[in-house]
Amino acid sequence: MNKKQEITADRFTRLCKARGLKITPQRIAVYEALKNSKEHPSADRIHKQLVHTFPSISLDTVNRTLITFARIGIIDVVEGQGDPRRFDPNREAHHHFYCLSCNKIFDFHDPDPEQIHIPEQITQMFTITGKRLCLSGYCNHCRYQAAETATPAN
Amino acid sequence: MNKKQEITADRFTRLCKARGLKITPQRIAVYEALKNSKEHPSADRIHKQLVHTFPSISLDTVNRTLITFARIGIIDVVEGQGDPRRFDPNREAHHHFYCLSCNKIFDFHDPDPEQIHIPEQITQMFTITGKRLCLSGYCNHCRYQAAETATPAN
DNA sequence: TTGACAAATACGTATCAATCCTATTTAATA
DNA sequence: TATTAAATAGGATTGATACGTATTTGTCAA
Repeated sequence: MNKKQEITADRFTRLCKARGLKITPQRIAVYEALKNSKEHPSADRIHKQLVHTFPSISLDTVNRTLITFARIGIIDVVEGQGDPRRFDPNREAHHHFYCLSCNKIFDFHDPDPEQIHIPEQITQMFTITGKRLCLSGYCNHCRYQAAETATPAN
Repeated sequence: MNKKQEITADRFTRLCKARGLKITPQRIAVYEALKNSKEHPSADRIHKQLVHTFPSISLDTVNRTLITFARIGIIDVVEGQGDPRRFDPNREAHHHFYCLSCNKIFDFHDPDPEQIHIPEQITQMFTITGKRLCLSGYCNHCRYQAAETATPAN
């Protein structure tokens, strides 16, 4: 169903070294934690999780590491609406649905991102590294409550 | 080129009243400032701009007002990558290119959002209120620098 | 295997965004 | 014009992220 673009430990090592990054226990732990996560977590969430098995790891390191990984392209930063930065280990082309109520992000694959037409004006003017359909609204769990909550003012 | 879905002052008033919102000088100022902006600004940016002509307006009010407007659907929150929340007065269906270097957001219209196929599984499972193609990468101005900057580690 | 060094980490601190609290003001309405 | 609920200002708080720095640690070459 969700055959992710798995990056093996070996490939992880090679990708890091190719970019001059040292292989540290922290980096391995952060990458593994993200890879095994299904919820597009924030740095803080990953840190909270890792601290159980890696008590000395600092939030700063987790955050820096994730940003570094995103920069060298082994993970992605996902689009949000002003909430804490979140990450995605799945670099296979896919799309997102973002729930405005619970902030969960759901993946889907159809349509094929390759097939989506981008005007030449855009492809010429920009170097495009990410292409994704971003849907927003209310997930099945939230949509009924949302109707009630979307009431008064302020 | 960019024929926005203009909301007249009159329509603005009606939309607010329909949702039980009072028409205050602050709300008018915030809405006008956003409508005249071309840069998908943050609350802070709008506030900094308004303070010149409306010295007593508070950041809290600007922020609250923008969020309120988004909730009643007269403006949009735009997707970002962990940066401060930003807003878009243009509710006409359109797409975004996000520059990872300078964080500018560029609009484009092709392809027609109505024509993009979303799997039924998704349309059934969620109430979709926003649909947008999100491109990211480097804008014309940044892409050459980016190649140089994307160097070492950390 | 070890020594040297640049890179990475931990952690305290600083900064900035966003929200909350509450006294005061104000738009709407009758 | 008086009433009232809603909205505002502005200070305080919280939370996310980045920074500064002393220390530790991979890496690589001798």
